[in-house]
Amino acid sequence: MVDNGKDAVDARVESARIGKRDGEASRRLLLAAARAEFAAKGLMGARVDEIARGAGLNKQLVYHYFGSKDDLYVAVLERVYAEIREQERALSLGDLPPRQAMVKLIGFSFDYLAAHPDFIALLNDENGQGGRHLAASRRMHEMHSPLIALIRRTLRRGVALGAFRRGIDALQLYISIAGLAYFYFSNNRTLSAIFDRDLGTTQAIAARRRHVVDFVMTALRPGPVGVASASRHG
Amino acid sequence: MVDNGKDAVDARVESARIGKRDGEASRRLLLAAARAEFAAKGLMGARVDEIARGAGLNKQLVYHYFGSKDDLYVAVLERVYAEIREQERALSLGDLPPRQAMVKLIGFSFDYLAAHPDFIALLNDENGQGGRHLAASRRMHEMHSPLIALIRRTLRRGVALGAFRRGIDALQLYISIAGLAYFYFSNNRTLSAIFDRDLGTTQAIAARRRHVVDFVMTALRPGPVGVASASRHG
Amino acid sequence: MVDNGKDAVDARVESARIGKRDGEASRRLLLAAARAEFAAKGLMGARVDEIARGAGLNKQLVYHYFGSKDDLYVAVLERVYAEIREQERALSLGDLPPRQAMVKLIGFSFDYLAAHPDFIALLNDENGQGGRHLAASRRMHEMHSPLIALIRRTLRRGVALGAFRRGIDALQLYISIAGLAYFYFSNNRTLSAIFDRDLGTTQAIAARRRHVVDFVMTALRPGPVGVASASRHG
Amino acid sequence: MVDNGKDAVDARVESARIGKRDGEASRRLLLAAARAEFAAKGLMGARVDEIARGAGLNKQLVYHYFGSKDDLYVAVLERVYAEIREQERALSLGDLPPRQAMVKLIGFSFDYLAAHPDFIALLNDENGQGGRHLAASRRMHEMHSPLIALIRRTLRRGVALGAFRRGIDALQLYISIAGLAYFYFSNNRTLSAIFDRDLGTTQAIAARRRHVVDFVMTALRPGPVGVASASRHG
DNA sequence: AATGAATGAGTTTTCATTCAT
DNA sequence: TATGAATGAAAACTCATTCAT
Repeated sequence: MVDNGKDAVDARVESARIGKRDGEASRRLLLAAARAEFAAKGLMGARVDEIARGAGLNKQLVYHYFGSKDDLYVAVLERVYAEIREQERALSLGDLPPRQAMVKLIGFSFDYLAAHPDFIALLNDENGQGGRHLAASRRMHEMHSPLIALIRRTLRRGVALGAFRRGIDALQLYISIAGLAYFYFSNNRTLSAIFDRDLGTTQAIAARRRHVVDFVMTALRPGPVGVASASRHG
Repeated sequence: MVDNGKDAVDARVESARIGKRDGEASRRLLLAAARAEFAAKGLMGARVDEIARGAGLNKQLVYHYFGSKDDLYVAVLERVYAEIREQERALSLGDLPPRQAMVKLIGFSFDYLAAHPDFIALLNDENGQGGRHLAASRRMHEMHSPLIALIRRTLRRGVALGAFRRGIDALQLYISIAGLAYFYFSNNRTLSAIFDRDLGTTQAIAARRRHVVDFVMTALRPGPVGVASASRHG
Repeated sequence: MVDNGKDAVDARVESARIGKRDGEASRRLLLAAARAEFAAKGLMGARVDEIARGAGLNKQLVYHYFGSKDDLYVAVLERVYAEIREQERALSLGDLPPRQAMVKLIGFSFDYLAAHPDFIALLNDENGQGGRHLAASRRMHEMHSPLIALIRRTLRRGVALGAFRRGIDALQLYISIAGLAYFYFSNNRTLSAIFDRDLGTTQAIAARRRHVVDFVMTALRPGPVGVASASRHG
Repeated sequence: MVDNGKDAVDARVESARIGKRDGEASRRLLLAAARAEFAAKGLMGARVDEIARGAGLNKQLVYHYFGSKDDLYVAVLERVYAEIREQERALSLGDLPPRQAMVKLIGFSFDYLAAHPDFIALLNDENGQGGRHLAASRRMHEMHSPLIALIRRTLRRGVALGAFRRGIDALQLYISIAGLAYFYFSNNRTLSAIFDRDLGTTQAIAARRRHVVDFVMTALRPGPVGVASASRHG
């Protein structure tokens, strides 16, 4: 029930303005309502009735526009991935010096997750289902993020300038950057419960952000002598 | 449906051997079956019928012994947390030199998650529900892991010996170590789908393990010059 | 399963005639079937399945239209009270001489109960539950029978004419009139069993009716000398 | 849960005193608990588990001692009727002058119902089931209350003395006396709801008692001229 | 005499989906 | 395009009763 309001209202207002039945607006309304419902309750917990009500429309229209609850779920996942991809595209890290570019990327990843609990909730749910909807979705493969390429280039630039150490894999780094923020948010409730500390406050989140940026940047730093390989630790 | 076999069968065999009805054995059987079912399908997706069948018992005993599906779920969560706590206790990091201790801890965290997909699935599901079951469980607070204290001590020892840099918060470090492994496993399917690469193979997991150990150990390394604060990056 | 036939069939026939789906008709059918089932078996003994079958509809519509078994029960109670209130309104006792008016009222009360075993059964069941459904129903308070006022006026008129004795409370009288008939019908089975006599035959009922009218009218008669207070008896 | 305490405790204490397992005490405990449970929830609403718990005994003993839930219900009904019969026997109305005897009988009937809500609840429930348990119980027929004979004799004595009018049927009178009190108590909740007045207070009950005694005694009074037949009313 | 374990057969309720207009 | 009516299939949960000790 978070921030799908804007889209929904826009659609409705637009529909009213045109003064005729507007299928596209209904689609958007349903998609926004579905996103909120699926994020809040998961695929199994979500109720088609509730989605229709959230959109202010009839339940039958879900089937009219999307075919089934599952298909609607896939549509929501695709939408949500499309959004983050758009944002990532707008980062233009290529224009910045390597370390600055990296700090910006880490910050963006963290802030995006902080601002989009829906995204996390939907991903978690989908992973809980074995990722079968994403696997089925042809469009996901096409979407294959160009971010990895960007990270690879940035790493190379940094290594050349002596800003980063050698031997860091771009995909591993991406997963690490994401994981350091993602886990904090996705497991916020259980971590809070276990450690009896509220990790959801603004301060706690800000502290975590500092830690993550610091942690990654330190891990990328070139060492006094090379200490890159795990086999040497211990 | 993973590895609840041993306990379950033991209980049953024992029960048969004694030749009398054994409520405790039934409890264990149900708990094991529930764990597998909840991990595989989540709280909402799990079927009480299926749990009973998995335990080779009838459905009503779930209610007899646990009261409700929800209570059974809480029992499973408590069980699963108790198990990891036990293992953590057995680590005895205090006896090792700081860097060795840290490598051992990172390795253990990674390997435990690699070996217990059930644990991840259950946590994810519980977080999807807002952590309400754990929050309700009194026993969780008591279980408050002494691991943080251990990490704190290890960090101090390392700093004193010049092995680790200063200013690392033990809780943040714990979350980072966990997150670097957890995210890889919990989102394995969607990551595989997005990047069109199978991250579930033995090799991929081994590569990830190396990266994580290396990443953390490097991040802990004391720098040539102090670079601890995030504000200095860029 | 008594006499809900007419309404139900009418609704269904009408529905068929119009040739479209008629939610209102379905509601009526369910209400009629529920009334019969609840009267026959009580709230706890009634089966939602049976009600649906009795209405020729499927079970889920009970929930669609009424929300729950309990709510349906309340709807039936309200319906049944509304019916008797309507009939009472049509009595127009105000136009008759006091004694005639009273005889008519007694007769009506008796005959209504004789003709509506459902009503008695439903009331008994509701009282067995502590009257909680009626207490919860706001509409009951509003329905507060204007009959008491009518009885009060009739009593006054009778006293003024020397037809009735003084000091009779209208509410007490109403309860007495109702009780003399109600107990006979509500406990007909146990009374018959205890006294080994069939009190359900037409003759037995007619005899009871005569007794009741006679009994009440005699009790209202003005005495040769005032003998109104209980303390003087004996 | 009303006043079965004394019996229950007595039984238990007695059992302890003898210092051995006492089947008879268990029977009594179960019967008392069953009575409370059946009165509170009716046959269908009552739970065998609850009865056993109420008696502080194992559920299986219900079956051991009574065979089935239904049979236990019959046993409770018989017990309850036996109790009222005993009390009635102790009235010894034959020794009093007719009007005094009648007042005493009316008072007793009223007070007994006022003091035994369990009795009313059980009767109501049994009537709701069509009286099938009482009909099946042979012992009921034998118990056929000698009260009717007593009333008949009292009426005759009164008529002879000019204290009562002629033509009153003893059975009808008994039903009337019972009904005037019974209805007030059995329907207390719904009457209170409908008339928006609490008829359960001590004052309200006392007022009702006065009305009933007065009402019946007036109805029995010999008239100035005969007004016995209903056909003459109006 | 007494008990905990176990079960078969229901019961209410839910929900995605389709039908008729 | 839009909607209210209707349904099949399944879900959690209940409960009287029997079994084994």
